[in-house]
Amino acid sequence: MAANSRLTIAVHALAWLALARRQGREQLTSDQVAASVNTNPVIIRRSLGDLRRAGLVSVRHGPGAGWSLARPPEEISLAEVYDAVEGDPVFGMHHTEPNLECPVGKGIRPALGSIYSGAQQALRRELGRTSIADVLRQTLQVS
Amino acid sequence: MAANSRLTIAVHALAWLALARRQGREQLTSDQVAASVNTNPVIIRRSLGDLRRAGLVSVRHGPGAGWSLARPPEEISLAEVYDAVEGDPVFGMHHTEPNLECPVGKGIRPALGSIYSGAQQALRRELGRTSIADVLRQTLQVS
DNA sequence: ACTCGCTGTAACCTTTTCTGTTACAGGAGG
DNA sequence: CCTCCTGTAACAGAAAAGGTTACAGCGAGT
Repeated sequence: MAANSRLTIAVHALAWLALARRQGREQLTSDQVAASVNTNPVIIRRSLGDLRRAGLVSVRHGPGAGWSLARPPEEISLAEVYDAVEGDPVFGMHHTEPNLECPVGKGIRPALGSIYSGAQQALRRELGRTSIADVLRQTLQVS
Repeated sequence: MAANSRLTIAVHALAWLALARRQGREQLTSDQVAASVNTNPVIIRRSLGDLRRAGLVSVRHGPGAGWSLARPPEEISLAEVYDAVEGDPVFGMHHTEPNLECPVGKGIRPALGSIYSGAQQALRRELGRTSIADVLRQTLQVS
């Protein structure tokens, strides 16, 4: 299980916030979100903290506090969520510097860099075609 | 450094094999490839082993043995290399099963599954636009 | 102004994965 | 048969992620 579940956690939390808002509950605490995702509240706070820094959710303190969407769910794309929670690029370079006396070792990193950048952009473009509202609709269709 | 360098290692090895072939050296040992990538020969054998199982390279045993491309470098796309060496999908699901009594927890996994599948296909499609010959050309342009 | 509930974050543990390394059995030309 | 290199198992070390506990800080309501 090398795979990254950060995007999954964040999208799940946002979809749950979107559904709660539709049901009239404007605020949700990290405990409530964690109960749906079935994980520790700190994991949710870390994830929602990334989303807050990206301007996708807002938070209220004090009693009756909690998290809410900063925008309508139709206007939050998965590409934005991806940017907010995903730090490292999909593909990495060599761990150790390649042999610079070899013509391949010398030039391959910039070459791969532009190729990987294009692939990453294609990934983001595809994610950008889906919004949190789309995810919620598909999620509720299943049941 | 969470990022995966497996694709980088494999593409580096293939580009080096392509250049060697152009220079008249048909076979390269894992030691020779490792010298350019600047890593351990076993890492190279593991990576080239994946590529052999995918039919992208062939190997000869005995003295004077080594690896060679099974096809012209123009006909090896990075999408095939990606499939050969990359096991896990880019995005993973929850580590623990979400709460199935919550409507979001119940339906989000199939919904995300189809979205992730589309994103993954977009990534492969973009990688499919580049061949090993393209990588080699761009690599040699740099120097 | 105080209190209480929840956020925000640091610190730490465990598990997993990856690279790197050593060691050795096996296959195939010469 | 002999030699060279492949193929793979086994293991160590490092890095990262999820999970857990603990606690300081903020702010609305009393």
